[in-house]
Amino acid sequence: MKAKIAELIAANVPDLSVEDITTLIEIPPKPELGDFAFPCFRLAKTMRKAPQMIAAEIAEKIGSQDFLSEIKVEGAYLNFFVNKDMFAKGILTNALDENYGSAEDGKGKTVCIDYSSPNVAKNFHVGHLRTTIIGNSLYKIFSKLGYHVERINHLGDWGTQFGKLIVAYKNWGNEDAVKERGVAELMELYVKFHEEAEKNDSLNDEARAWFVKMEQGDEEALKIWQWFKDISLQEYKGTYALLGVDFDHYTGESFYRDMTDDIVGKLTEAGLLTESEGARVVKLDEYDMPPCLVVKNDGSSIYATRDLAAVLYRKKTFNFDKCLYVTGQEQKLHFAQVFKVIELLGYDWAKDSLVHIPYGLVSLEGAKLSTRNGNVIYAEDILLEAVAKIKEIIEEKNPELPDKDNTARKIGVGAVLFNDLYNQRIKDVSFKWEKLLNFDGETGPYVQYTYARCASILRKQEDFAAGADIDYAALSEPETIDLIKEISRFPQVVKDAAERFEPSVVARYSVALAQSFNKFYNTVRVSVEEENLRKARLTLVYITKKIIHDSMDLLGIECPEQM
RNA sequence: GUGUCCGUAGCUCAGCUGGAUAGAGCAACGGCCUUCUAAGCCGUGGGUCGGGGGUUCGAAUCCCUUCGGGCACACCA
Repeated sequence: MKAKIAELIAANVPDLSVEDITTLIEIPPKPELGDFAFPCFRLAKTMRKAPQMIAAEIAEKIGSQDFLSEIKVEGAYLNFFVNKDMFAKGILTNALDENYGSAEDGKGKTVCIDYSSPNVAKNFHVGHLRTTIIGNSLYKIFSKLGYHVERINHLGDWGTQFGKLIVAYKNWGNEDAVKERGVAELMELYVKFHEEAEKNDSLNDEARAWFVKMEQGDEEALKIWQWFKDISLQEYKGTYALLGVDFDHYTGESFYRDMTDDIVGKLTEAGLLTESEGARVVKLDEYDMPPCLVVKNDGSSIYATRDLAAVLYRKKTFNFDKCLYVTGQEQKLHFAQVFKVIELLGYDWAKDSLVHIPYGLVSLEGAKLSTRNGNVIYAEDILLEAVAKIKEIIEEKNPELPDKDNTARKIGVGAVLFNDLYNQRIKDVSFKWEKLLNFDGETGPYVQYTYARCASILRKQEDFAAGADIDYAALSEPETIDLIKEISRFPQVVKDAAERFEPSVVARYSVALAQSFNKFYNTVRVSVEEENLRKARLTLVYITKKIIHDSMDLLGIECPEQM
């Protein structure tokens, strides 16, 4: 429909191509303004005429068209009213397609997404939740657009922190406590280390020495390290299962430990390394960045070394078109440095295929999250708390609901995910129980509730089969047209979300769609006597349900059929 | 100090590749369940888009400046 209008305008406007016009045409914000609008501002510039004049002229030239019921000039806009049946038919037949919203954009292309990546031996807290959820959603979005996605969990399982942990374990730990309490015990040992190291700085040297041993393949050190890692991973996998998140590769930092020599060799060969205070760095003054440290003064590697190695490994193994890094914004400089170094090694693809996807800091009731002073909330606790609260609400509102536990899980977990994905990634988040446990308005449960409503209507119409001949002309109320407009936006929404690496675009859309549907639901009755009308409205409900499902799925959220 | 991000209704935020009267939700108040799920819908109040300049026919949106806040700035990740 949009294309048809674009052609029509292009035929009467010599200065713009059909493609140009297609991008300019928009769906007006309010139903009374028309079904499609063409703003004449850009033309005004090239033609040096008032936009209102141009709009009037085009309207005059176009005249009457069978598929347009009216062309209206409003200010500098040309508003098109499409024949209602054609409008509905055009959009809804598209939307009935199984693959509505999918695209070929990414066909034959591979995207690597590096997300979640918790630090082994540390608890999985609210902060880690963000990268996990955002990364998972990006995976879904890119997959929908036809990309092949490699999901990589770049575990923080290598580095000096393990030296610290080994020292702490040897001094104050015991096997049984670790076995029994898992990560919580490791965490306490880590905290204990920092307390003691403040009094006795030599502990830090000891820790660094242990890490050097690890890098040199010391058996005892590696045995303890592997044990700690196994314990942590087991715990993380429980949280992932609850979240419905999965990975193709658990290749943490340790995976690249044998590749760091190679990267150092390459850098040396390229003449990029400079000696500085006993360490070796790549100077980046030219690019207004501080130097990137690659080899520490004790000869061991650092996270940048392993990230550099990982980039080359991934390029070689997956031949990605894009490699995304979902981490906190505080690591912005680090990734800028790493990407620049790769570029300086002569890999031109680094420039537009390596992308850091930062997100804002999570704080707790205004204070910074800190494992050291106990100002943390663990991811699993949040999820379970939300599920428990939902369970209460179900008992109160719908005690007869079948499969309550499973439904409560979908809604509770969904509420947490949705809450995290609803705002732009980059915004800092102040975690508040009160807000998280409110399920009215712009929330996951609201969208899910709308889905359940759709499901309920369809359940009561057993004879209905989507896709049959529909009398689209029957769909005419403003609320109905509004809903159809909202449905038509979905494919573009998915593309925008991918282009901006921004799941919130999809989350916002799902709420807008649900709002449109609820308005429709409250003004228009679906199960009416008249066959044609009922079928047409049921089709609309069917499509709405499907798109709500698909958009929630892009966020990694399940929709229960009843709630 | 340097860099970077953020600042829109009481609160949380959309809108930011310049365009129609700046929109939602929460909170407050008032309505709507003998017909498809009230976790819903409708209505009311609430705004110098942090301040000041500039570019433009047109600025919340772009540029400069200033204020407030977050984060980063090499041997942690």
